[in-house]
Amino acid sequence: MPRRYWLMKSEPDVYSIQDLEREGETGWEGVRNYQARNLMRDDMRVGDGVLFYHSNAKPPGVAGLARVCREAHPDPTAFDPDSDYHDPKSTRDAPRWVMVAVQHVETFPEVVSLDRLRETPGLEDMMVIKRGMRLSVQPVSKREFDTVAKLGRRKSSK
DNA sequence: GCCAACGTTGGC
DNA sequence: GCCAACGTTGGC
Repeated sequence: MPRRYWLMKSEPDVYSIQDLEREGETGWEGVRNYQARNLMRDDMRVGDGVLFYHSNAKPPGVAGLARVCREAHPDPTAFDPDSDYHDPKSTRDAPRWVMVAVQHVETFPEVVSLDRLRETPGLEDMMVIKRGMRLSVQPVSKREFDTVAKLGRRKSSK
């Protein structure tokens, strides 16, 4: 049973829920924000539930479900000068950035759009619907997770 | 330790 | 493509 629940953002042009479905699991490298890093490092545990969110998409929204399958460990892309995610301040002796890994659980038949999240009772407190919220790893409550999962499994009626 | 400048995010 | 909001950097 998942103990905690999260929303994780990915741009589908870079990595989509369909990519995750095909690959089964993926390393979540490239997070370069301290708040997001701290959540991954301190609070994410194997088995936690993940809402896989497509950002910079049409429409933006939750595209499916995933599960944390590996806890935080140093993100090697930070050490790689050729990587887009290279950070010269992160060293192997003192890694600055961590990553987790997630595995595919399900792809929704239809994205639960940001608009839909906004208009769904009970989701008013989700961080993702707040204006200007850029955090790419966000905690969500079990109730929010379950509500979004239910919306995703159901054919949209709008 | 302030804060202006800058770069990034991400919805629209 | 625009731009508001936000986080980081670096001069002082």
